[in-house]
Amino acid sequence: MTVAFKDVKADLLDQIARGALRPGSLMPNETDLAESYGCARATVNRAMRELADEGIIERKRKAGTRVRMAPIRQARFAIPIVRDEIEALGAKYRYALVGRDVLPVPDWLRGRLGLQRGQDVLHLVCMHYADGVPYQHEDRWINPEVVPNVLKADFTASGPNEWLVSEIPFSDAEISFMAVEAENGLAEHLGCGEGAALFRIERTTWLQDRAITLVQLTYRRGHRMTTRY
Amino acid sequence: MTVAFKDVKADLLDQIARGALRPGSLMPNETDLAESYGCARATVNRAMRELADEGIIERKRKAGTRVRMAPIRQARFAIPIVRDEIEALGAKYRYALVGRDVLPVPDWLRGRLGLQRGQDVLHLVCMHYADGVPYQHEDRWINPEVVPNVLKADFTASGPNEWLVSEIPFSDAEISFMAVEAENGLAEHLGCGEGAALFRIERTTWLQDRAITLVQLTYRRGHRMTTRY
DNA sequence: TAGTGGTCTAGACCACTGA
DNA sequence: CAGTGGTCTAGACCACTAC
Repeated sequence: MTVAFKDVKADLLDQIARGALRPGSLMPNETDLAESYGCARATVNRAMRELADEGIIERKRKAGTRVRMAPIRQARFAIPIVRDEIEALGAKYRYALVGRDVLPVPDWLRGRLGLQRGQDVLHLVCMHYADGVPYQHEDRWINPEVVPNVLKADFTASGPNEWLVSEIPFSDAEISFMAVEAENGLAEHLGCGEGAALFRIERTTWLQDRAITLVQLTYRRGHRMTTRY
Repeated sequence: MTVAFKDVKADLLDQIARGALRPGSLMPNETDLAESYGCARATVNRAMRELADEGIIERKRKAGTRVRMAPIRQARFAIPIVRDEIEALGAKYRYALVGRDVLPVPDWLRGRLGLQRGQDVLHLVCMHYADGVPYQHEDRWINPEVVPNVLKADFTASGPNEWLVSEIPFSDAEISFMAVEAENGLAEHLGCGEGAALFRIERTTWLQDRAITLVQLTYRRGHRMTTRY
C-alpha cells in the first residue's frame, strides 16, 4: 500500500494535536520525512504545503518548518446566496423589489466605486423573505458603466444578485461584517424596533479594477453567521 | 523558460474574468491544456486544483471541468488575535482583567460545553484597549476538566487567549458572527450608549470532542471586520 | 554558501462516474 | 466501459535565506 499525502497530513496533524510536536518546534525536513514515511518527497511536500496553507505550520527555505506558536487558524465562509441560505433552512423563499432609481452617484459612494462626479448609478432596494417573514434587506448600487445592460434588466421578479452572476464575472471583492442600528426604514422592512442591532454584510466587487457593485445585506434581528473549521 | 503553474492559473483566471470562458462552459481536459501550454499535466493539475479549491471552477471525473455558474466564492478570515489586531492599527495594546470566578456551570452553558450539572467552570471577563481606548470586551468560559492548570494561572497581566494557545492545542472550532445590543455592563466597559449595536464574535473550541472554551468577543461600536478575496 | 523548501517533468496507475 | 481527474514516483533544477 502506497502512502498518500492525506495519510502524512493526518499523521502530522495528529502529532500536533496530541502534543508530540510542540508549537514552535522544528519539524524534520521533507527528505527525512519522506524516508521515514516511505514515500516520495513530493508526497510529503503536498501534505506540508496544505498544512501551511491552513496556517498550522510555518515554512521557510533554509530555516525549515515549524509548528506555529499561535496557529493562524482561518475560517472559510462561503459567501452566502440568500435564496440558498433560506432554502437550506427549509423555508420558502420570496423576493420583492422595494425601490429602483437611477441617479447621479452620491458623494460618499463616488470614491468607493471609482466614479466621476455626475455619473449615474443604479440604486436598488430589495427584500428577501423566509416563509413570508422578513429575512434580509438588500441595498445595492450598480455601476452601469461596467454593466450597461443592467439599466434594461427587470428586477421585479428576481433579485439583482442572480442577474449579476449570470451576466458578469468579477475578479476581486472586499467584504466586511459589522453591526448596525436599525434606522427608520430598515426597522420597518425587517419588522424590528428602531435602533435594534442588526448584522450586516457589505461587499464591493470589481472586474479588473473597475467597480461593479456595492451591496449592503442587512439581516433580521438575531441572525448569526456560523462556520466550523 | 518553463511554464509555471501560476502562469497557467493566472491565464485561466484571466480568461474567465474576460468572458472568454463563460460560466457553465466546459474547459479542455488536463492533457490538452498541458499540450497547449507546453507543460506537464501535473502543472495544469496544480493550477486547476487551486482554482477548484477557491470555488472558481468545478471538477468531476469523467465529466470534466466547468466554470462555476455562481462561483462559490469563499472568503477566508484569519481568526483575529486581539493584540496583533490592535498593534496592526499602530496603536498601543493594553489588557485588563475585569472579573474572575469559579462557579457551577450555568444551565445555558452546560450543553454547549458538554458538561454535567454541578461541574465547575472558570469565568473570565477581560478588556482590551487600543491606545487606552476600549477596543474589545472578552467574556470567556473555560472548562477546567480539560485544562486543569487554568485554575492556577494568573490572568492579571496577560489575557487567557495567549495563555491557552501556549498551553493547549485545539482540533476543532465553531465561530459565529452576530450583532448584539449593548446591555448595561457592556456599554459601560466599551464606552458606548446602552443599546448600541455591537459586533460580536463567538467561538467554541474543542480538543478531540472535549470542549475547551467558549468566548464572546464584543467590539467597540463601529467595528468592521474586513477581508479581500 | 550550503541547506531547505518550491516547483517542474515524464510516466504510471488508479478511482470515480457519465454516457 | 472508457474518459477524466487524482495521486504517487524518482529525479532534477532552482530560489531563497539563515548562518
